Amino acid sequence: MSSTKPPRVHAPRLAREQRVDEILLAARELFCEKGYETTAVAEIALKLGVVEGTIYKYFATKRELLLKVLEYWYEEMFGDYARDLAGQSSHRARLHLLIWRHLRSVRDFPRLCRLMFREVQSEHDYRGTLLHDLNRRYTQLLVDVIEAGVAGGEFRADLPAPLLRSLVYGGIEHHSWNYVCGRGALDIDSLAEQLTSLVCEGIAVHQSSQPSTPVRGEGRKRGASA
Amino acid sequence: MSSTKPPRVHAPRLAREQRVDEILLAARELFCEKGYETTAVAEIALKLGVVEGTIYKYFATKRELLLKVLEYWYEEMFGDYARDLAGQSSHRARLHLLIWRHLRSVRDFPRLCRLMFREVQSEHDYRGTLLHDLNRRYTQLLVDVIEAGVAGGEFRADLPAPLLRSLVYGGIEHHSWNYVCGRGALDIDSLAEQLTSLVCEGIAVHQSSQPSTPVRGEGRKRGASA
Amino acid sequence: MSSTKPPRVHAPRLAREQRVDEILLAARELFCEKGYETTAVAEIALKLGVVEGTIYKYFATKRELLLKVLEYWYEEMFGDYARDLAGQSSHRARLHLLIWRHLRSVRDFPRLCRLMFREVQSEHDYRGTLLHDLNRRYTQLLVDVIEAGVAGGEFRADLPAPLLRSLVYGGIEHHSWNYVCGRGALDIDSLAEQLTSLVCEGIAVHQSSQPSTPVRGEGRKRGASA
Amino acid sequence: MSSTKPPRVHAPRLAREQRVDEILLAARELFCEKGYETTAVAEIALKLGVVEGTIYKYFATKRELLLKVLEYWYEEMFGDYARDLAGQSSHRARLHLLIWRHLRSVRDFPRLCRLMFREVQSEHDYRGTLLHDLNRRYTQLLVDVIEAGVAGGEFRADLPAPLLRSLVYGGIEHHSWNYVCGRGALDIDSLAEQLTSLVCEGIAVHQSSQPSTPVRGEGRKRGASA
DNA sequence: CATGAATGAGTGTTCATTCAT
DNA sequence: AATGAATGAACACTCATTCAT
Repeated sequence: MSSTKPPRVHAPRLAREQRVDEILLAARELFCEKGYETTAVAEIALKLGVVEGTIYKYFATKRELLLKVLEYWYEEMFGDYARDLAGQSSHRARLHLLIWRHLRSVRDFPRLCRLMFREVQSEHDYRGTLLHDLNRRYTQLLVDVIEAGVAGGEFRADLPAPLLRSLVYGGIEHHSWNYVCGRGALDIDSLAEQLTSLVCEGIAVHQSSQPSTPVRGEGRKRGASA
Repeated sequence: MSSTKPPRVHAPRLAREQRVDEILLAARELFCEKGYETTAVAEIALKLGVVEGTIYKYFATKRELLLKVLEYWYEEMFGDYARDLAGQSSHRARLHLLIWRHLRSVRDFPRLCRLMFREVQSEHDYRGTLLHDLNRRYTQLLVDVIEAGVAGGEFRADLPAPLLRSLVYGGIEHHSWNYVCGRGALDIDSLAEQLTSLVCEGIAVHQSSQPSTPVRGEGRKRGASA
Repeated sequence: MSSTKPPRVHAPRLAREQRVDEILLAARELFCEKGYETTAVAEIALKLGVVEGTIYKYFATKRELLLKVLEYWYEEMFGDYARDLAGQSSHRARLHLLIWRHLRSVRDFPRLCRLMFREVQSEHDYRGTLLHDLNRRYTQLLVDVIEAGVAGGEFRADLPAPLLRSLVYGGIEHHSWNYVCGRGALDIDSLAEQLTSLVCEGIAVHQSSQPSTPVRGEGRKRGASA
Repeated sequence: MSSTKPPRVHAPRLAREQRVDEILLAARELFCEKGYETTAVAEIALKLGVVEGTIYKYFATKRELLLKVLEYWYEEMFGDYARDLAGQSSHRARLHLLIWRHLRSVRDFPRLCRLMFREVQSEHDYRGTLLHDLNRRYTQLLVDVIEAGVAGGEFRADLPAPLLRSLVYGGIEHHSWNYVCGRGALDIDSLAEQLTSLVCEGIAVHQSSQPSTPVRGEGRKRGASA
């Protein structure tokens, strides 16, 4: 009969920064497990033993939360690239390092990759984001290596660096998709080798080992284009 | 006061197949215009002058409808590949043709590509689909060409064909993403050239140091890429 | 153990028009009882034994529902004004009729008045509404009577009709506010008399019964204005 | 990564009264700019460089804050009415003064009027408020003038003073509504003249048929009314 | 005296899908 | 074969208010 108003139980008071980190972490996990759309803000709150409103104190919108989660991740990824790259003895080795490290990221956080590609990059509000910038700086590393390699005479001149970048990152993405979706494994060492080799040497048999290059002449004729 | 009741005009009864085609067409257009999630089944019905229930007579779920739309598209894409490939004089030319035709598909139906990638391939129910099968057969064409080229001595032995496939299709996907998302254009002729060259000759300067077909003049320019 | 999915129980199927009327009625009642903001769409649905979505089938938004409720009411109010006004023997009598009928509306649907004034007229989206138009046509009736009275020599020339209209409708509104808010009664017969008299004869003692008009001269001097 | 914690700067401790004034001022401004419902307590706090809790130290609820804001305003409005009224030479002049001063208030603080009418007077908790009392004393001024005018023989006997009060204040409210809602201007001098004249002389042509001060030339023109 | 983290209840709106007619 | 009324579950976001520090 006596209707006792349940006493307000507060979650432990945390410093702003701690809370923010907590939320980012919980959100990352849930977004990875269930995807962005399928994760309700309420779930994130529940996971923290907190109330929805609390999350909105720190992140204006669910999407902002997603963006921040990914920014967080990118910042982790940058790590000590500069030093590591400098330590390599050739541009090919540097390229190999970039490929290998990217594969490692994909292997370690496959769902984040998926989020990045599915939920973020395809939306119109992506451009101009801090995240967009981070992404560009990240993939720019590869472009830089290519250009240095060209300058150093290790790579052919006039390479279309942006296309190469797409080839590498897009190729990795495509090839890891099954893994990212939870099927199969990812042998990053062997893949990194193969990729580097493909990109550097190409698939064609070179003249040194075989005389004829009829292929190349043909290529110019433009298959079905024109 | 209360809005006048619209006269009950039954939509003409069409042969089942005709209806199905009608629906697929309308759905394709709307999905392309607005995306899958953002298109309501009601809208598709409206566009046909039909009622929601009618659509569910032919397609069990909205998702099935999406899948069928894409299957239709894939069947279109196969077209007369076999004959066209046979008409090429070298494996390099065949590779170039595949790349060029894929780029053409991307250019002509960017939204369908986007749907394929964003809405379908990443979902768990994709495996085992007819669509999945179609997609595999489609990309298998490239694998076949590679293997034939290897067998014919035109390409290096022991190439990791599946990885190559990912490189090509993933690379194209990645590079066209901006275009697919409505930003920029897509010069498919030049891209096809560059891609074929990159894949065949690689980026490294060859020991033989022969002038080695430089990747044609596009240098730093970027297609629609970010 | 056996989890039986509860069978979907549908509310009785009604013709579109009937449902619309039902909803308008229920909404009117609840808006009147509890006010617009305080009434949840869910409540209206509940009252009809229907689900929220059903209401949104017929009304795009809660606000549209409010507007329609009020339009409905205005259309009732217009009734057979034209004929009734024509039956009056003088313009003063017509004015009295308008005042009396308006008071009757206020008495019968005080909460609707309140809604009209509080929730609708003060919002920016009011202008250009059908409701706005209805309201103008309604109050225009008074302006017409005034002008006819002027033309017929019964009322003074050069009356500021719109101001008069405000005086009458605003005055009634103000005076009925307590009643509208649920306090006290509303003797519409006596009020109509008094109002008509005040508006027609004014408060000043007329010369016919008293010689001096010092008041009027004073008036011109402008109290504290200038 | 996580946003940098803002340095904890305590707002300077002010004397209680000073704080109260500050809050009232900020609240008034925001309520006027954005309306009551649309202004969040947090915004008021922000404007003061203070925290929400602080405001609740001085005002138990948001609504109490609104009420106090309006009380403040009423107290300003009273100003030196008594002296000014006494300075008028006739009751008609006094009436004119009251009307003019009220119009001036409306013109100068339209949003406060709107708040008063929309948010306060229509709520059930209004009765018995200090604000209610202030409002009554304010409008009572007019009743007093009327009664004095009757006693002095300047106005007709047996006037329904409260109805008259409604006529004047309600009429002004109604007529200024567009202005209050941000549309059009308000010519208070001319309006005051017209209103006084209408109230005093009425609209009817008097039997004596004396030239009877026509309501000054404004004819059909409308103030800011709809 | 001031902070500011946390609450918690609330709500309009959307949509794929079902099914009686 | 088609209709179209009805379902029902879901969800992002807001905000006045409380209270431990």
